[in-house]
Amino acid sequence: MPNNQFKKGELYSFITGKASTAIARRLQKNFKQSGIEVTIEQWSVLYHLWKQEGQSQQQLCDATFRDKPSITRLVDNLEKQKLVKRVPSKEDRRINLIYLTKEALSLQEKTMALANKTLNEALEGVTNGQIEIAKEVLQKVYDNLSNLPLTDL
Amino acid sequence: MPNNQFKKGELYSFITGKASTAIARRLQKNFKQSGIEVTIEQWSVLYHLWKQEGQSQQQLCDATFRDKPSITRLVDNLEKQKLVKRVPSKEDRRINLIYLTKEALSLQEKTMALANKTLNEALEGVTNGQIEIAKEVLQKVYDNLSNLPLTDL
DNA sequence: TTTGTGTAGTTGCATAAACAACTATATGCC
DNA sequence: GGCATATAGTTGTTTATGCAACTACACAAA
Repeated sequence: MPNNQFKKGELYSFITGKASTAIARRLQKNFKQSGIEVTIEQWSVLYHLWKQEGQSQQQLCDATFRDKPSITRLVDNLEKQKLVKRVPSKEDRRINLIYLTKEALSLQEKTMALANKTLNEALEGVTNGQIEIAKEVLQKVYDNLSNLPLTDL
Repeated sequence: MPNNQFKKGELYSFITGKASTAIARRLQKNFKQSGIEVTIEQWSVLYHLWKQEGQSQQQLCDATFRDKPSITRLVDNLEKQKLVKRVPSKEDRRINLIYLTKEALSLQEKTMALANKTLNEALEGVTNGQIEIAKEVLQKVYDNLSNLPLTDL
């Protein structure tokens, strides 16, 4: 349906996602200024573990929209920094359950505050209604592309 | 202004940009299926060169929202693949002007068609009005974060 | 029990990003 | 001219991504 009305020059920012890059960079900078030595990617994993600890790596793949090798290495690095621990599942020996350390738990409040601050900076002057529509569009885009057999590969 | 109405659980997709990631992956896949051995990042540089050849690396930095090392290495790889050539500027010997080879010129039509196809897949079921608003939001986010002295670094 | 198939996770390789430190050239001011 | 400063580009290091190939375990069917 939305075919010829979408001009090529404007297509580009959709594909490259410069807005989300800018948010990520700002959040990273805000972390650094607060002395928090965690990358945005690592934080995005912690974010899901704060919501629910003890998830498998596969669950983290689904939650963070990453493939298995990416999660393996993010968990590697988080383990090096003593922020998470791999605990083998007793029911299924293939599975690692990922648990947070005290250090990681203590990061939650501060980093979530910084994330909210960053988002507020980013969304200044944008109305609730616009945000809702933007979210719907992004979700629809994601769904459109995920339903085809791409992510199965 | 948009402060407490933005729920944390929804914040996440904004920051991680999974929609734009999905578009990029789909476009990459469409390239590959057509036998085009160019990464999305390389393509995004070519895209700006098709619009105007002979840009400096710094201009490509600004156009593609990347830092200088990133462009140096993307141009390195594009040169290896014989898609672009560095030509030292005669007026300012610090500057490399980047020109396209015949191979790169011949890629334009096919890859732009694939990019449009990919976008149409992504935006199926999204109305023009929604797209306009989403673009405005993303542009506003980008502007909000770029106006502060971050990209200067 | 064996065999096949699917799932969870890891490793290797290539590409790319962010950041810092560096070289070379240009430019403006004394 | 000579010096300070800014700009264009490169290189090194760390982290992350995508893809392919691999190991280990689970489960079901013969």
